[in-house]
Amino acid sequence: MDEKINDTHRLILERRKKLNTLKDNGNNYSNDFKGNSCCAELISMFDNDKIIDNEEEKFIIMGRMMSKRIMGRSSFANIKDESGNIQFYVDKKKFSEKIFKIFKDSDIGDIVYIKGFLFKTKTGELTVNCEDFNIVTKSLRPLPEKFHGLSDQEIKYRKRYLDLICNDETWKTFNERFRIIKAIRSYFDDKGFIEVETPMMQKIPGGATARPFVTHHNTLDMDLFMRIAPELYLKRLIVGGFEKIYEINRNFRNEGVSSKHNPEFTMIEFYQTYSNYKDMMDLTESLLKSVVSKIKGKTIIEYQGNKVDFGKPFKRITLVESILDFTNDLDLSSIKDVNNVTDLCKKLNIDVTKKSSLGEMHFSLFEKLVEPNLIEPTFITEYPIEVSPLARVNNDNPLIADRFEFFIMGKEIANGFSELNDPDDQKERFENQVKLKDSGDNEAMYFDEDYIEALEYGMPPTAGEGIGIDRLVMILTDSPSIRDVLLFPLMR
RNA sequence: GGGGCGUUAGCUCAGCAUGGUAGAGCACCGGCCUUUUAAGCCGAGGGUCAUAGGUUCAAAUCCUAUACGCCCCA
Repeated sequence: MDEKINDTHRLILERRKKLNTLKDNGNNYSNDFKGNSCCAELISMFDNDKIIDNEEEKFIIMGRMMSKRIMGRSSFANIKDESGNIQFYVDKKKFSEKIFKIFKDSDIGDIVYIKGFLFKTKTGELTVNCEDFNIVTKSLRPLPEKFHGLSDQEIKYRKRYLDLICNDETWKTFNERFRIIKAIRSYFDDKGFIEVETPMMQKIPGGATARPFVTHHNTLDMDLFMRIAPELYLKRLIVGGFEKIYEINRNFRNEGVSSKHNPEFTMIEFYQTYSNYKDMMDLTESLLKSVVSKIKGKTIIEYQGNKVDFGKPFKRITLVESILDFTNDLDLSSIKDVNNVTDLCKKLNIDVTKKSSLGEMHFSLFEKLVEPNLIEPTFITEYPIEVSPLARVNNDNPLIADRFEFFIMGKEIANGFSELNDPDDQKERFENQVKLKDSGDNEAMYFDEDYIEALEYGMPPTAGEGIGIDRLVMILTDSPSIRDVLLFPLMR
């Protein structure tokens, strides 16, 4: 054999040899082992005198062996399952030679079967006194080192299964992610919302300003877009008679990757008839308070060293007011003056073309000056109409939309508004978007004729909202990067 | 797109400013060991130093480019 024997090879060959021995003894990836308990259940019996040291009570645990300490006659090892981790003890004298050989040959990382009764060691640790042992699935590759574990960020993202095996923190984060989503679902379910599904592949991408991914249907010979938002389909359902709906699913946006952006991300969008954007703010506040107290068991949480208080009423402030809070260069009257606002934009290196409207500049100023500083949960209202092409125009001020966005820790978490249900107005807004698209804005919206037609049949007054689940999970799990809350983030 | 940092054993990391032919701990293999828990002690093996060029008698180390990643900025 002139095959290069390096460390990896050697370690794997060693384990393959052991696998072959198992197979020779008839244990060929057996699928017949069954447990009768789990680590957490055993740990919960810590103070149960009827169980501890009772040799008649046999427990069978299946899980991954995470450590092993052999000391001649006695050995200790740890087994980990979904519920937790427990130590087990092996007394060589109590095992047959054959079973002890299997134990001795077992490697950290193997999926094992243990059977025995509970006792406490002299240090007081609850331990399974093992009377039977077997390897259920041989692990052929060595796990990352036990003490430092796996800390290489890249490998954590690329080989998430290793991260999950090695890092309890990772496990907790994802466990929490899915509990958060469940809590959101049950909030809406309890309020009588119906969960629906709408197309992920769309002929015309809509519902947001973003570049879509393009794909192709072969037999129909048709290009399709991965959706950037479900919004226009959900509102078609409102036209169709649904009154309270939500959808939790993936959206795809063809833009940069950063600690806040992944090309596919999860949003909940929900719509409620006979409501306006103010009702949506109330709903959002109630939803988040409910989710936070349910998941965290408290109202003040910490994100990257900053305290966020979900207990008190969420702040509500208009976009223009919020800008004035963060600059001394403008006041209540000068902020309405195009020249003054343009000057400040230039001073702040904000890209302004001659076509930039006052509203667009306000929006840019907001993003630059205010957004990163919105630490506490905050609703921003009164968005410029030109950056809100699907939102209803305000009754008193035709320049603003009945819309809000919601921020925590400088991150945009939600966006909601009274829905534009005037088909003629919507048509004009689409036409404006198409103009933008034609002039090179590749994030501008497409004209969706069928959607206009749907509105022409009459959509009841409705308010709707989208909440970015990933960013919310980041905040609730104290995760610095969106990648930390996606099981399999996109990696080049 | 711009800048900074990183890539060395299966894993976690030293070594690099001042170039001299590869180190530690864990893991693994052999031995000892009856309550350990980062078990311990003795011994052995394991590396194309991200990739490709360049400088040099000599490159993990200096230079250039590329790839991948992380962070910051636009």
